[in-house]
Amino acid sequence: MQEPILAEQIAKELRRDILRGNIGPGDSLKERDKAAEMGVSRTPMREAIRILAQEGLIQLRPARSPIVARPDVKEVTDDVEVLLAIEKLSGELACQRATDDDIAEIAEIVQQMVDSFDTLGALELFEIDMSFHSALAQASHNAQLAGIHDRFLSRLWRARYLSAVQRRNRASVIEHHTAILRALQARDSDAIRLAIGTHLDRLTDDIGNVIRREQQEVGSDKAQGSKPKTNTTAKATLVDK
Amino acid sequence: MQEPILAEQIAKELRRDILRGNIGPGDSLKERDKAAEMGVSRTPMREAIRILAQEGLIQLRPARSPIVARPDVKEVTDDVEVLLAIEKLSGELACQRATDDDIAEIAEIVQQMVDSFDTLGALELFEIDMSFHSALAQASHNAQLAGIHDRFLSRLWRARYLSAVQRRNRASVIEHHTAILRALQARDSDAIRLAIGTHLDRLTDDIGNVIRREQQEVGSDKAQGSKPKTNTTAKATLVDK
DNA sequence: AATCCAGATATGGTATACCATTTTAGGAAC
DNA sequence: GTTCCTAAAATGGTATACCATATCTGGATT
Repeated sequence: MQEPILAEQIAKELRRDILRGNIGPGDSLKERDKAAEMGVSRTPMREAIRILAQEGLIQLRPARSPIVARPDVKEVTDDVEVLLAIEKLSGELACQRATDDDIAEIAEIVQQMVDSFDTLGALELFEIDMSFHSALAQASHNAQLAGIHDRFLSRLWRARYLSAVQRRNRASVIEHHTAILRALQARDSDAIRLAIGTHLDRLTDDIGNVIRREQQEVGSDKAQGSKPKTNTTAKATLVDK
Repeated sequence: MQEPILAEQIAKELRRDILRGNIGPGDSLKERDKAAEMGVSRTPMREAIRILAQEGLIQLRPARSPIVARPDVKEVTDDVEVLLAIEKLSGELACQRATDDDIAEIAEIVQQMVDSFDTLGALELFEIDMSFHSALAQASHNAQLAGIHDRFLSRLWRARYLSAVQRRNRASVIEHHTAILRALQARDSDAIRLAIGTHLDRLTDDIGNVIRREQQEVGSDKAQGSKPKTNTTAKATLVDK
């Protein structure tokens, strides 16, 4: 029972389901049902929902069931805008403060992506992509910054993932990462801001497209009139004990 | 019950107590006792504590009572570093997107501070200062950005307040605010970044001094050898002026 | 006298019970 | 057939009870 807090595990589980799309935007998360479904009581479930709400994945409504957030284009664009600024600052600070070990670790991640580029699937490659950006934020040696960076990164996880899966040329990601790494190795603040800028700027359009398409689908779904009910997920997820 | 959630009210109350120094860093917040003290049950108190923890005001410890956070110099410096970047981005975006009404509102706040500069106390002036910065973030028309800005602002509330109270020349605040406003009216991104930079840069030192002094006091307390039991500390957490 | 173990106590984590409000559905009135 | 009212069900918010573990206290043993 001394495992890291039940609410945390539940939040992790739910986060996974939401980001992977198992739950889907618009679905309601009735704490009673969800709790029963996962075999826990309402208290930790409630806490987990609050955690996810604060991460932006779930939307709380007064006197209503919380629902999985359906970020609109503007919201996601705004997120990217903030992420860009955060990451540029991270890069700049990393140029000043990163240890040799930090840089080595980041180089390692880049190399890892190069090596496994042809053998791994989109999901795995994407995980590596994420770890690259996290490592960069860590290298800023500003814990607050790294924290907020992680938050926005996870908020954009789904959109970025959907965007990455359908990307035509995945090779450019490696190019960009390499450029960022080079700038860091040279400890050139201006260069790293530039490299990060070009890396993320293109993302804005891609993500915009993905969200727009999703919105469109929802629209047609609604026109269809049939609510998919989506609750088909389910059953004993964790806590088998 | 239609009232804004009990946990929110409790969080607000506690936040006030912490920021005003009524509770003081290092004090433990036993959810049972605190709940009884405020006449509520543990559940919403627990939730309130989580909210404050996530804001950085309270530090959660595994299997231990949460305690009021005692931010060290680096932590606060890091916060300022992030706040600076966030606010610069806010200003830049505001230059692009602020409506005339937005600008008018900000101008109004500046004017308000000018008018009441001699009649209001440090606390009231500081409230106006805060609202100026919040309004600027709002004018960016990026809700995510405004949200995170508020979060860091509130995290720095206490340090900034302590710093502001003891400032020698409060007039410079008005100068800076006016400069920022001018840049916004001219919709000059570069100028506003510069103005915000000079406004906040000086803050770093001031806040650093405040924190350092506080740390020192703690140090001498400890050197005294007598563990204050943390309940007796309720009164002067500096700010006794 | 110092150490260590056992019981007691305190405290956070979890489960359950209760309550207030909102939503919903069914039926009566028009 | 439509509308409106009322009662029941659903659901989030709150309170309380229970449990496990960590801390503390005191006494027995060496």
